[in-house]
Formats: sequence, C-alpha cells, structure tokens
Amino acid sequence: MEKTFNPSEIEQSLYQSWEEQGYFSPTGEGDGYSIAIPPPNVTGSLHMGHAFQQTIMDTLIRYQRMQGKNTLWQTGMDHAGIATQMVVERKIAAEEDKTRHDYGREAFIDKVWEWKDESGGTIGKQMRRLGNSIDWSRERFTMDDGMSEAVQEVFVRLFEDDLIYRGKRLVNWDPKFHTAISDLEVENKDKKGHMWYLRYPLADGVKTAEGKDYLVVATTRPETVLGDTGVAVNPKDDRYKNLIGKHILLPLVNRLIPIVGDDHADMTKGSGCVKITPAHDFNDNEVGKRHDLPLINILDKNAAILASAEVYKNNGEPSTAYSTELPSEFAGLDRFVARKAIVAKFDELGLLVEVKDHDLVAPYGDRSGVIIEPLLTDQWYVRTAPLVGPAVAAVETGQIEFVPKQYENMYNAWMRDLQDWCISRQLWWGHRIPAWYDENGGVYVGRTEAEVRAKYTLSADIVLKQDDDVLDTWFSSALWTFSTLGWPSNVEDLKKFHSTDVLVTGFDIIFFWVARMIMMTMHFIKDENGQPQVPFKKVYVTGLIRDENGDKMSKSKGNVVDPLDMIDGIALDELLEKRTGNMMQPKLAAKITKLTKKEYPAGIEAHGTDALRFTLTSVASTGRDITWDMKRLDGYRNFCNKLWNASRYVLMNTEEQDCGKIVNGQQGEMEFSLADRWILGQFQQTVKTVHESFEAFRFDLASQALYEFTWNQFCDWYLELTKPVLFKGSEAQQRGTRHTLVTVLESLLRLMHPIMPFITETIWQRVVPLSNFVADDKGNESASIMVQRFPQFDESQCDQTAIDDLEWVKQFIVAIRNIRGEMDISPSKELPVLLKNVNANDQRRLDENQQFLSALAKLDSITVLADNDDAPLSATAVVGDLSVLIPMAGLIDKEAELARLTKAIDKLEIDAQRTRGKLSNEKFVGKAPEAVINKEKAKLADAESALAKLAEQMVQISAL
RNA sequence: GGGCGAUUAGCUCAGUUGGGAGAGCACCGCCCUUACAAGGCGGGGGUCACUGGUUCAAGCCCAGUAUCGCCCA
Repeated sequence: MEKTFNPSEIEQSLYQSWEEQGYFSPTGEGDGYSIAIPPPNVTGSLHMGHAFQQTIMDTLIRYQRMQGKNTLWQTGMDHAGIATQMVVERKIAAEEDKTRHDYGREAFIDKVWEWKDESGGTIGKQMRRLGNSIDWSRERFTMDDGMSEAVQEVFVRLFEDDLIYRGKRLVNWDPKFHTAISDLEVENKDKKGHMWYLRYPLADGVKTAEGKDYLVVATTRPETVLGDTGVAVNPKDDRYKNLIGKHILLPLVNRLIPIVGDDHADMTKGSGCVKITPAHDFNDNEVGKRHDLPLINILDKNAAILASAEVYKNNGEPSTAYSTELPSEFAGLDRFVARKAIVAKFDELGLLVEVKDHDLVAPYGDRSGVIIEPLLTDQWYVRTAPLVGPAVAAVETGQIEFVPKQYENMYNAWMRDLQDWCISRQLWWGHRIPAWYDENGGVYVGRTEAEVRAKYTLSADIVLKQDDDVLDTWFSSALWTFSTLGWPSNVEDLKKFHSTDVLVTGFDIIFFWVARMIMMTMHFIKDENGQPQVPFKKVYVTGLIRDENGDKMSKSKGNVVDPLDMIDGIALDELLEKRTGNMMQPKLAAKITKLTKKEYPAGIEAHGTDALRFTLTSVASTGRDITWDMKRLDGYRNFCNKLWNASRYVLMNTEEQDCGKIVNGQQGEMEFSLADRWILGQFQQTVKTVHESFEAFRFDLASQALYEFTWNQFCDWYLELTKPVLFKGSEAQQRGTRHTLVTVLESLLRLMHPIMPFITETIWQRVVPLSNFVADDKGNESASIMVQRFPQFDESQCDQTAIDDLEWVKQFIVAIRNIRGEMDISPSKELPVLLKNVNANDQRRLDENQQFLSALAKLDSITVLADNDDAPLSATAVVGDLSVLIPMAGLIDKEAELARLTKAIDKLEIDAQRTRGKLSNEKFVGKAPEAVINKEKAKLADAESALAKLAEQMVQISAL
C-alpha cells in the first residue's frame, strides 16, 4: 500500500465496476426500500446542496441495501420549463443572433432537446463521482414519453373530475418572459419608492364632511389610475362614510366610478382613501369582487399601456360598463415611463397633492429579475380545495412524518391558505396542455385530438386547435414518485417500491414540490384497500449549505461550489474562470474575483469523494443551515489517511501470516489479550450507535461515533497495544491479536461503507481474505463490500471487565505521559516507576498488563513498594487509590514538580469544593435520588484521596 | 405585523427523559518512536446571549428581553 491515501487512483474505476456488476439495481430479494431523488434541474449542474442531500440518500440506500432490503434509488431530471427555454434562447441569440420565433415552435423544441442531450450529461457525471448507488437503468426525465403519458393522463382525469378548470384571473405575469408564474416563483424584495397623493374630484357636486369637493388617494402605482373602477373608504371612517355610494369623476379618463365602503381601506394609513384597480392589483381584485366592480385592463403583455382598454365583468366575460377609450398620449408607454407621464399630467392639472418617499415591497420574477405585473389572463387552474384535506390528514395522522418535526407547521400553514394552482405557462418547452379549441372558443380536453373528436362527437370538418400553452414544470414533478415507477401503463414496480420510504430535500421546496406531490399522489394512487397512498413516509428536510461567511450560495454572488472541485481540487485561475466566465452580469466579476481570491488564495486542494461525503454527513445535524468550513473537509481527508495508514499497519502485520483463519475446518490456537477483548466491545458499542443514528437520521452522530472509534480507540490505543504482542507475544497470542486486528478492521469497513464507499471497498478487498468473514452465501469472497451484510450489535462481545481493566491501563499510561509531558522528559527516555497503595485489583491488573504498561508508557521497571518502604523523592500521579511515582533524581526539577502538583491540586480542589457544597446542602441530600447522591459521594472520596496523596508529596518535596 | 429557528471555547458545531461543559480545527510545549508529520504525546482555553421563574439541582423546562437569520403577510 502507498504511504498516503490517494483517492483519485481508486474512485472512478471502482464506481465503474460496481455499475457494470449491476450492484445498484434492486436485488429482487427482501422488503422494498426506495428513495426518489428530487430531480435536479436539467439546465444546471450539481452544487454543494445537491452533494449534501445525495450523500444522505446514498448513505441511507447503501445502509438499507446492506441490511438486506430490496433497494431502489430512483433518479432523473426535471425539464425546468422557463429556465431551460431561457438558456437555449440566450444560446441561439448569442451564437446565431436568432430568436425562438425565427426558429418556430417545433424547430425550437428540437433545439432544446439537442441542447439537453449534450448538457444533461453533466449532472449524471457528477452524481457518479459522488459515488451514488443509483439504478441508472431507470433514470427518467420529466419530458420523456412515459412521464408525458402520465402528465396527460393526470390532466385529463383531473379535468373530468372537475378538479381542473380554465378561467380569466389575475396572475403573476412576467413581462420579460411573457408567461404566468406561480406565487412561489415570485420573490418579494424591499425597495425604496414613492407614495403619490392624488386628488380625485367628487362627482355631482358632492362634498366631504370637511366641505371639500375631492378625495385624496395615496398610491405607489399612479400609472394604474387608468384602470381604476372604484375608490374605497373605510365604512367606519367618519370623514368619508357619508360618501359611500357617491361617485368620483376619474381624472384623465373622465370615468364615473363609485365610492365603496370596505375594510381594505385603512383609516390610519395615507389619506384613508384607496383607489381600486381590480385588474392590476391582487388586493384590489378582492375588493372589486366584493363590490362587483368591473375590471379594466390597461396593460399589454409587455406591461405597456394599451391603446384601448379591455373591460370585463367579474366572471371574466367582456363588459360594456365602461368605455374602452384611453388617452392616446400614453399608449404604448412602458409602465414605468407611463408612471412619470401620468404623474406629470396630474401635476399639470393641479391634482398632484404631494409625493413622499416610501418603503415598499415589490414582487420580482425569480428567473427574469423584472418586477412582476398582476395581469388578467386566461389560465388553467387546479382546484386545490378537494385535494388539501387528505394531504393535511396524511401528516396529521403520521402517515407522513417530517424530520425535523417543526416543518409540519410550515406545511400545514401553507396548506391552510392554499389558493388554486395556476398550471398553465406561456412557454414552448414543456408538456403541451391536452386541450383543443374550436373556432367558437369551445374547449375540449382529451388525450389526443382523435380522442377529443370521438368523445365529443365532433365532425371532421370542425377545425380544432390545440392550446398553445404548456404546463408548469411542477405539475409533472408532482407526479414524480409514481410516474417514474411506470404509472399509468405499468404498475408492477409501484407495488414493490411505492410509497417510497423517505424524501430528502431542502425546506425551500416544501411548497413547490413536497405539498403538491402529496396532493397529486394521494388523489391518483390507492393501495389494495382503495386507501390513498402517500408518496413517501418520511420527509427529511435538510438545511442550506452556506459559504464560509454564512452567505447563501448563488451564481450571481459567485460563491457557488462545484462538489467536484472539492473532490479533485482546482487551481485558483481555473476557479476564477469558472465563476466569472460566461456571466450574465459581467460587472460583478471584479467583486467575485476578490472574494474568491480571499476565500481560496491557493485554489482548492483535492480531498477525494470519501472525505467530502464524510464531511457532509458530519455536519448533518437536523434543522439548521450549515456554514461550510473548509477546515472540516481537510480534517476528514486526514481521517481518510488515518484509516488508510491504520489499515496499512494491519495488513503489514497480517498478510501472509496466520491470522486464525479457518481453513478446512482447522484453526490455529489463539490467545486473546485484554486489548483484544476490549476493542471488540468498543466496536460493538459503535455498531449500536451507528444503527441508532441512522434510524434517527442523525448522520452527524453516526459519523462522530465512527471517527471517535477509529481514531481515538482503534488507532490511538488498540494498534499501539498490539505492538508488544506482535513483537514479543507467543504464537497463540500473536495469532489471537492478528485475528482481532483483521476481524475488527473488516467489520469496521462495512460499518463505514455507507458513508465512505470508495476507501472502504479498496481496503476491504485486501482485508477480507484474511478474515473469517464469509462474503456471500455462495462463498464468493471477491464480491463487493457494498452487497455485504451490515454489522449487527452483539452484546455478547461486550466484556465489561475488559473495558474496566483497559480503562485502568489507559489511566496508568496517561498519568505517566502527563508527567513526561509536563516535565519535558523525552519520550524516548525509559523511566523506572514505583507504586504505592497497590490493592488486590491493581495488583491483578499490573500482573496481567505489565507488557502493555511498559511498552506504552516507556518504562524500564515497575516496582511495587511495601507500605513501610521509603520512596525516593518522586513526581507523583494518582490512579484511583494507586500512587504512581517517578523518581526525580537527575530528571526533574523541584520547582517544576511543585508547580505541577499545585496545578493538579487546584484543579481537584475546585471539583471537591463543589461536591462538598452539594453534599452539605440538606435539601440536596433530602431530595435528590440516592444514585445521584452516591455518585457525588464517590466522586468526593476519590478527589479527597487523590488530594491527600498529592498534598503529602507537596510537603515532602517542599521540605527539601 | 404573524410564525419558526439560532445564540455554548478564537472558528465551525454537538450536547434527546434536568444530575460531573464536549468534538474538530486553531493555539502553546515536546517529539521526524519502523502504520500515519495529512502524524504522535502532553497542555491551555467557556458568566452555555441577557433577565427572572420552577427545582435539592438548569446549557437543557417556563416567562420575558436583545441580536441575527428564514418563512409568511
């Protein structure tokens, strides 16, 4: 073996061989265990968040596979409507100076597929490098044929069940992409703006209570006055309540609009009068509905002012309530240009009262970055009310559990206020809506045009045109768990693997995806008793991985990290190129360059996949975001190296030696040391902790237990304790220790494998032939570690006496090392040691472990003093009742020893003081449980006995 | 404004029925000891954000305050 672990040499070929052997596919034996990957967006590449979640998923899958389950990790990608279309549009603009309209719909979609084929591979490559044990043969894409069939089927059935309808409603309109987007794709941001106070003349000579012939309305969007169809005042507002039912003559358009009483008008804010524009504001839209105000649309798809308005009734039908005429001077002006023009006009007319600075919240499209415009359009909706009930109940009854629990509140809160879901998008890339229109606007829904004609008995001469719009990407994603398993055409796998066992995802996606998956799945998938099936039983919600400053990682900030750069390393200049090349906003490049140089002055070193995965599981405590810490990754790379070298030591001492392997039913005689018996027990405790931690999704605790055992027990103590045996022990003792070495290492590798697949496989292949582990039922020892059984807790291997004895041995050794360290005695200097107050148990332990003590504490002699023997002047430590003395002559300076003793005494005294205080408190002694009191008493006795011994030494030494 | 979360060593974080404050990294000292210097041995370091309450006992439970973050309106 190489002296240093080199991950790059092993990882890729191992993965390839696993994949070729078909180890990632379900075995067909055992209970089903499945996880559906949250499909990454096809436009992207994986970032640290993906690596984090996928490491957790793979750890679970590998663990369950080794537990004998029939595991399926289902993967795939999401077609990401807007994002993908945007990328390809930008590409053809840059490369060919063309728009999608130059291509036409079909040719453009071909172009997108072409792009998908070349770009979609990036993610697959990354996933493989992460070691993910995914069944690639079942990889799915939300736009592939099977998924499309499922989408169509769901749409048609929902329509038939009256759960889908079409309507003219106010939507979040993205004026850049010309499509509706959902509430969830809107980011509300704080912004500095203005509040304009406008004078609205009262009609018919009416006056306010104060005798004025106008009202003042306050608005942040003066350009929408052209669409006003009312003014609201609060019905309790004495200033204006007598005006309810009267009218305003709206400036600029001379439109007579009613004054209505509505609680929406807040008496304490602004003037207390609110202009109502039902076609351009969500709140106003609600007010309009309550008072049956018509809707006047004044904006086109670019959010520019129309030449003539569109007037609608509340049910979406055209209305003749108002003229469609608009002032020609504003026609075609963009909304923000129009705003200035309209304010100027009000000013000119003497109707602008004042302008104040105002903090407001503006909605931005999360993809386009432009301000979203509420716009009246025809869209398709899913009626959510009937779907919510079962979806909420599933969480209430525990059929679905969130980990951590607090996310259930978030889910419930969102479900409670759920609006109907707008599912149509005015894009080309996506599932086209299976609805056809005749020339009179009649709508027919069906799987195909032929089906529609048959179903509605439409004669061949009726011209039908399919809806141009496509479905929201999340509509197809909502079907993910069951459509990937073959629904609707094939339900065999559904029986085996659905419901999936756990969904691992970020909290930011609970609404987008998790809630919608639950609703859709429960509506369409029923178990054998006709009960709705949930898509997954557990939802493990991960926090975000933030950069080292605690900032969210994002492309625009340039702080995104490619997990492969952590694995393979990357030079600074390459990293800079990656972060600043091909940027949408080149002006940010300088800032990103600066930040990157500060964060990674020398680029990133290679760490390997196992170290990355171990880091990710180590930080996976539940319910909080993670601040990425490069030092942790460095530390766990060192850990890999430690494991590597420990294994190297084991192999150097066991390969081509008799390790007690059973051959032809014969096994050499073995004698086990205390250390052998101890390490087996320690290992079992680790096995137990790892199981418990995995079951509780506490990957951090599992990692910690593995780290602690491997480094602090196995390497620091056990390997050192094997040296005296291997160098000096009898044949049977050597065989016993070699046997224990290979047994523990072999099992430890299996225990670690779910988290660190590569290094464990590599070492295991070398170790397993030395052990008595039977690799599979067929006796095939060359099979992979990944298909072996996971270690199970075996209490019979926990020998409490061995554990106690070895703890004593450790304390003895540490006591001497402490004196050495504090007194600057060279570690190579062999020391004589004298012992006082040796009780029977100490004597037994001494007799049994002399070899260990001498070797690890570097002693040249151990002498037990009789009670009446005078000890020479010595440095002293206390182990239980035992005093350990190291003669000072020629080694130790008097002052130094006095200082050391003082320090030790002070420390003990503080503890003793506190314990004495407790025990002298009557209330404590009266009320605390006996066990606690006894523990305190024992603690005090120990401290006092140690104190007495040290104090005695103080006296002796200072007397000199 | 409503809800949720966080606040523990210099940094990043554990601390699960309330009962001796922990880890990794960083720091200090010694050591290239034949598995590992990506290492070994030893050591220092915390008013557990603050205030009050419950309790014999509070990092942990309760109430409130502050600061930071997230979600919703």
